[in-house]
Amino acid sequence: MTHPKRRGRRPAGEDTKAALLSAARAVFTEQGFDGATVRTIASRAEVDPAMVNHWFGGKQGLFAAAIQLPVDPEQIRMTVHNSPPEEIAERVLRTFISVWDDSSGGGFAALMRSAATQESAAKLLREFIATTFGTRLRELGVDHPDLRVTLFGSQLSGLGLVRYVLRQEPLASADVDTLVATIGRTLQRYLTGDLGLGGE
Amino acid sequence: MTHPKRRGRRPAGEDTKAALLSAARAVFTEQGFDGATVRTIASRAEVDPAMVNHWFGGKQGLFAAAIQLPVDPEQIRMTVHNSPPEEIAERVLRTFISVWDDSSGGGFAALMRSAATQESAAKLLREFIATTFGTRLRELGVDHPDLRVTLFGSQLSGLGLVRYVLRQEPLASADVDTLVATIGRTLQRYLTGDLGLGGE
DNA sequence: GGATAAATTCACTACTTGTTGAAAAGGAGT
DNA sequence: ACTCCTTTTCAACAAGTAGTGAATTTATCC
Repeated sequence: MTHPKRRGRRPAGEDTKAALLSAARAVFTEQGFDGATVRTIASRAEVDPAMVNHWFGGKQGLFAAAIQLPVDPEQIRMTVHNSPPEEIAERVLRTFISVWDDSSGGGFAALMRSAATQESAAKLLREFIATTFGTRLRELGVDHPDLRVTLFGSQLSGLGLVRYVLRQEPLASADVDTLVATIGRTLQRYLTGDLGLGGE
Repeated sequence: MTHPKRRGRRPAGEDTKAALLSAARAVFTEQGFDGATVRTIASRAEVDPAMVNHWFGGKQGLFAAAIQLPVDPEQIRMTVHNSPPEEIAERVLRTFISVWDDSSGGGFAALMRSAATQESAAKLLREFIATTFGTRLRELGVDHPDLRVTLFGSQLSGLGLVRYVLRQEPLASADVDTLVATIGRTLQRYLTGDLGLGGE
């Protein structure tokens, strides 16, 4: 054993880029952006920290690559825009659940933990939701459109929090139909139902 | 001008301890425990970083002093236990709102941001909610008590998220009665209402 | 097989963090 | 006025951070 670790190009097949990505998803999910260190990620990927710079240009680039949202904003916008009013909630909820359930590495948790510190992602998300749903609701002519959007957002983000971040049972493993029956009904009321406010 | 800053004991009245506490609440709330740095807090308090050690024994001590929860768990437990079933949601919601609205420095945001990384606080909170509400619901003999508790938690934490962390209008400034009318109704349905699940 | 390019390691820089200890400054008590 | 003692500042440390660049090893192409 002359060297602690073999230098130079490794035999093909050991895809360090993929290993880094996988480790990054795990660590970012657990620790958030600031909490995660390049060294920790590299060590979990059994790879040199410098590889992060080599492959992704730095910590920020690795983060961007690791947390690529499995969401196509345009698709959601279309869903909201083209659904009949009374089905918007169910369709969006089903999309929400299938997207984040599939995102194997707990992408939502990562998003939450990073949004708390990064703030920029949260702002984008916020504005996206506000405009997408806001315009549609105004189009439909319901009362208190802005309040409805934030109510909708509160229940949806709360679901994400409990299901994906806290992983609290039985909600964490509840099947889609159960969620649609319970939370979907709430969401639909927030969008187009009777809010229960006296005036008007 | 012989010295950049005057050394030594300051004239009485400039309570640096209080200044530090106030700055600490603000910065911890905005950045969370890890994100906040002693230097930032000290600088906002216009005070030397070393004062944190002098007065609070370190960053951890300052945190403990700054974040004292304005919640009395026993009080909530009593509310849940002694309320007639159909009023639990409204009472808990009103308590929740008044407690966290009063907590001037955004205590909920600090709790969330720290809970995301610290995890121990989250676990405690989770178990507290699960047992308190779980036992009461089982006592009442409703179906799916555990699911109901998590649904309840999802809407309540979502409200906290949007109102206190993201501060999204108009929900962030909505008055108590509006919240009771909209979200309270949801919460009550989750606790004792019809969940909409086929079976039973 | 020899040249080239890619992949990896390592030593290093520059910076930030929390914390420490000594020195300085001024009030308080006698 | 003289001594304490508290408060404050400053400089520095040890540990940890991300990122850089040269050196080195290996695959791949001609």
